[in-house]
Amino acid sequence: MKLWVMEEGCQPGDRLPSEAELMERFSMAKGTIREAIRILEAQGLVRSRTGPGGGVFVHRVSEERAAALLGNYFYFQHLSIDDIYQIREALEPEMAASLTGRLSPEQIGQLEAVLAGYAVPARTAEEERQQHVDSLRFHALLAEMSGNPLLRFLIRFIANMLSQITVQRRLYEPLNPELWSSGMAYQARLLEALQGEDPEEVRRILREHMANAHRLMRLQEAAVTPRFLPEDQLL
Amino acid sequence: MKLWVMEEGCQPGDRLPSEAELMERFSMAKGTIREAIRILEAQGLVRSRTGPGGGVFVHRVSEERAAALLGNYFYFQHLSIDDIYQIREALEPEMAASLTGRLSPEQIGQLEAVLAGYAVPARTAEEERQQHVDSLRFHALLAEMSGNPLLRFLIRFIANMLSQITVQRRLYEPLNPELWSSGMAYQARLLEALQGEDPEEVRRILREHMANAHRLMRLQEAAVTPRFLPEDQLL
DNA sequence: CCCAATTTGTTCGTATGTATC
DNA sequence: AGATACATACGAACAAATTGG
Repeated sequence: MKLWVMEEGCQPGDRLPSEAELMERFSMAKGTIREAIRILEAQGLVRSRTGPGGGVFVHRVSEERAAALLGNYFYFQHLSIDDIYQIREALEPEMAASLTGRLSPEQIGQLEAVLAGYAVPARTAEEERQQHVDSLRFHALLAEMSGNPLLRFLIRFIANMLSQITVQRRLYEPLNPELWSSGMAYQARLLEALQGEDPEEVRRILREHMANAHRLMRLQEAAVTPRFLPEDQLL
Repeated sequence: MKLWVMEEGCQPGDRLPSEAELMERFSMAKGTIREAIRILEAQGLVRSRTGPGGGVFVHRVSEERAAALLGNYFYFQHLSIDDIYQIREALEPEMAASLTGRLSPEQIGQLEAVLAGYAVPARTAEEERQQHVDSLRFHALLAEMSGNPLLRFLIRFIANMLSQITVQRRLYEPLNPELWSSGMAYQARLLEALQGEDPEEVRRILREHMANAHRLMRLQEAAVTPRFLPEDQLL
């Protein structure tokens, strides 16, 4: 079926033949056809709807699904904080530098809005957890503004993973307010520098920021085992 | 089913209940159960075998499958050579530097063996294509030696993608022997430096190497659209 | 608001293929 | 070589969801 769809040159939104037609075309029973459709659906390549005008439709794989499927792989690998931050330290400064002086006022506004969410020092562990997740959202948002789809995916994937880890393994305990606030200060300086014209300055700030966050996270926990999402959240 | 497996604390190799038992446990018909199994199988989380002693088994997602599933996502994104090399330039020097002075004699030998495969200048386009693929294998092999599973996966995934692209879009034409040989020279210097003790030297060599390869590839082609693998190769 | 048509979703019973003992 | 225990496939019927009249 996948081959047939590609030969046909189908685009996202195009409808595949109905189950009945597929049964004829491939000379197979309904159950078999449906299993094949499920396989494609699990990969995020098609979606199916019931009712008239319904059917199976070619679908561009969403970032969420791609991330979830890749997350399944790392569920079985043992990633340490060091592993993750080795990548962040390499990628994030590069991404930010490439955005220097290229952000629109609206984009700057969006970033400022996220920053404002954790301007006040956290008093409870719950607040601090939320602030850490927000601070990862800052990076995800920045990545979204990058023109590079590969870079964008990688940074958002890694940020999501860290976010899950932080919540599930309670890495936000014990409280460490002065270190988190220093992280926020980095992001504020970064936002300033992004509106300037010096990519090297941006790179340096983010490099320091990452090194700082790395040191902090390493103190909280060494080993890390992410969980994969249940099926309903994966849809 | 996924939830049940996790609650049960199943490990790779563990057997799930037979279809008949699953039908009972979830009060569903065979067809429905089988569709569910197909979904898990497509994600690479289980494998099923026929015959006595057969059944459905928990399986660690393989790197190949994870890469293929992620490749589906980028099939719909338009990645340029610039996009890919922005990542390579950030990641590869970092990876190599972290390996400085940590490679065993056997590992050095393996890398030398790959290098030897393209010691002679290519005379035909076919030879040059093969050399380029081999040179990407050098990077994949190096990544395999990294202790960081995330870094390893990313570099190998990107190398595979580039390899596919080079073959499918014939980026190895027209012939450019002097530039390819300079690439080989970089790798030889790199191998030397890796046995030393100076990570900065390693980093610098690889950074130059990437910049050089980037410039070359950009000349060959700007836009890039990878293909995803047919189902049988994905298994 | 309901009815009818269309399409996927689910069930049951049965038969076949395949690997192990 | 044959029995057994599995997954795999088929076919007919019914249920649920969605759309348009």
